[in-house]
Amino acid sequence: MPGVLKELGAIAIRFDSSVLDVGDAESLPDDVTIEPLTPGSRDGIAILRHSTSHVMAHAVKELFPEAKVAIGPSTEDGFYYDFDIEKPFTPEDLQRIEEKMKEIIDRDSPFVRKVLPRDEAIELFEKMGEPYKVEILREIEDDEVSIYEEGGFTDLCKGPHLPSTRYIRAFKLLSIAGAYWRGDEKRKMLQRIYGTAFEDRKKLKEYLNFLEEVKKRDHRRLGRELDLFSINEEIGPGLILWHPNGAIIRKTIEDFWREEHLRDDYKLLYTPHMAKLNLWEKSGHWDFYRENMYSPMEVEGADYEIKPMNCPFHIAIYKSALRSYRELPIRYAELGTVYRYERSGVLHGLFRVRGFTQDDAHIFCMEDQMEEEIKRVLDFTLFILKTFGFETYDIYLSTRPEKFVGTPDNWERSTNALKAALEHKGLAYEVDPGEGVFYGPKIDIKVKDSLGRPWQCSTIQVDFNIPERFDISYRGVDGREHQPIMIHRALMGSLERFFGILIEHYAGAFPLWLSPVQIGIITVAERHISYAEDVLKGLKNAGIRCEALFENEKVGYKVRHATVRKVPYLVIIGDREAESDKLTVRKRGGDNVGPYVLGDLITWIREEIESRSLTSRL
RNA sequence: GCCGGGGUAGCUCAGUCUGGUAGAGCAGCUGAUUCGUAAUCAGCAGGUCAGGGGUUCGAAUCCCCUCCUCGGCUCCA
Repeated sequence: MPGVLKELGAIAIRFDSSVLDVGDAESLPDDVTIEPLTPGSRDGIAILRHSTSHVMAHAVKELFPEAKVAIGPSTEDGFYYDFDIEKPFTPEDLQRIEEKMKEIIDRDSPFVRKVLPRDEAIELFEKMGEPYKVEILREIEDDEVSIYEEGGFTDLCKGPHLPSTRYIRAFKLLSIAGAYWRGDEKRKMLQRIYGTAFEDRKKLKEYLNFLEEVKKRDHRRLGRELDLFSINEEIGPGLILWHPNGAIIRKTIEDFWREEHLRDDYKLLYTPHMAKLNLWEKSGHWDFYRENMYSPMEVEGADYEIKPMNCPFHIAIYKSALRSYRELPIRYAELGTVYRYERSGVLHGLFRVRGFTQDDAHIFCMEDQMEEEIKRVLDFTLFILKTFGFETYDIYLSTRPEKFVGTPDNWERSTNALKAALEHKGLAYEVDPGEGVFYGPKIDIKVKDSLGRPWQCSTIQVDFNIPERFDISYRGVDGREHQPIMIHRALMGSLERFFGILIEHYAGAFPLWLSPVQIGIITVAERHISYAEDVLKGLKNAGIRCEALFENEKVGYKVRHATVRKVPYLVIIGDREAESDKLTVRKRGGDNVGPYVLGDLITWIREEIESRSLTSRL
């Protein structure tokens, strides 16, 4: 049997839903069905990468015998292995390790599985001087454990593994990083080496190209190149300066957002950036969220706090009048700027900042309105996301965590409402058990960008905590006081992060409606300026954002200037245009279209802008 | 916050190992050129070498501290 499997290119097998070594096929009865796993399959590639991590650990042990091995799993797109070593690895070490790995792969040593009693394994790894393995073993409850040996390198491992090292055909070590043992910041910092492996060279090359593409799209780099935003050391880390080009995009997003919220019967609010500390004590943030809040400032003897969230303000507006069931649902929305303390090491461009604007809303409704409201929010969210070009998502439903407020009954009813809304909309979702926030269950939507990367943006959360703490109510049909359900939601999450995602999604080449400069006008020679000025005036009067490139430079220079700024359309004006009174347009990407008369061009362009089209209409 | 890499002109980077008068390209300014789809030529200007302290006759360069930044860990909109 193993011979046949080998011919099929199997590196492991699946039998009865468990994944085993190819060698295990021999011990199985003849009449069972086994599925060969190739390195190209989902499980197969994980095995390939896991085995590669073993080979890397082997190489490290040969080069640095004093290094202690910790853990080395496969990951979403590669693998890593953690080592405890005095002197951290250098990039040169990485090269040496790669060389050594190639040597080990060429040795073609088989991966050999051995099963032994746990106590014996503990003794073995103690003798080998591997304290991390011993620590893991002491926590394993099974009486027997498996180890894998390959060319003299033994590792505690469940497996399965490749038949031999020679099966590793394409791998690369990528980076070095510090990582806490067991992810616990109170424990020792180990040295982690990241790498990846693929079934063949071509796939590896593709992945490395993908990494290059990711680098090219980095919003921090494009943010500078396209003059969208900056972060200034003197002003402070994690605080964003929106330059004119970024600000016009933000304004366009905000206008769209407000317009659609009004259409969907939200009421818009504005609230202050700070409030008395007492408010935050009452809301519970001072107890539960303090580590993300800044120190209070004193104003005439009272402590004030810059806001990390908008909810208490919205509550205050809700409470500013006696509410009737007739008013519900009340939907309050605000582009609310909040400030949260983030540890210095986690800040990252627009993705992780200390001051940001949430597209926040709070919906107050009766319990029997909840499901309908959630459906409505889901529709609204997907519409907004789609407008920006996000059409695929991962949706998660997070249920009750161990520590929670409210009653289990409340939790169940609202979790069911969230679930029912998702199912009614036919949206596929995954349940994240116990991942809800302490105050209520939630739906999270992660959008997939043009490179297939997921980003957490939208969140819809039921909140049992705040209505209780602020004792909000409405008068029901029965004339008595009832507590409304409060739903907290954000669609884009934060404008800063969402902007960063958009930059990377479009690689800086925004659709026309979002582009800071929509049309660049290029003159061939000085004598064309007066005609070009007429064209500019016409386009500007039609509300189109234009840039005049009339300076005394060659056309090629000006085309390049506009192209690197990713201007969607260029109108080039020379003798031909001036004489015919028509315009040709150079599209982003280089195609020429036209000739058009100015009036038509304005019509098409406005249509493309107003429909928020993601593709060119020309 | 932690581990490691880094900070030199607006931007990208050389110079640091081996201490001895701060350099290039792009961008900017000035002039020439009047030109048809990704860079015309020439000239000029531009720096407390992140900040502070120390070693030295002398520090961008060596040492210490602080800040910022990058890759991760932990955490997260």
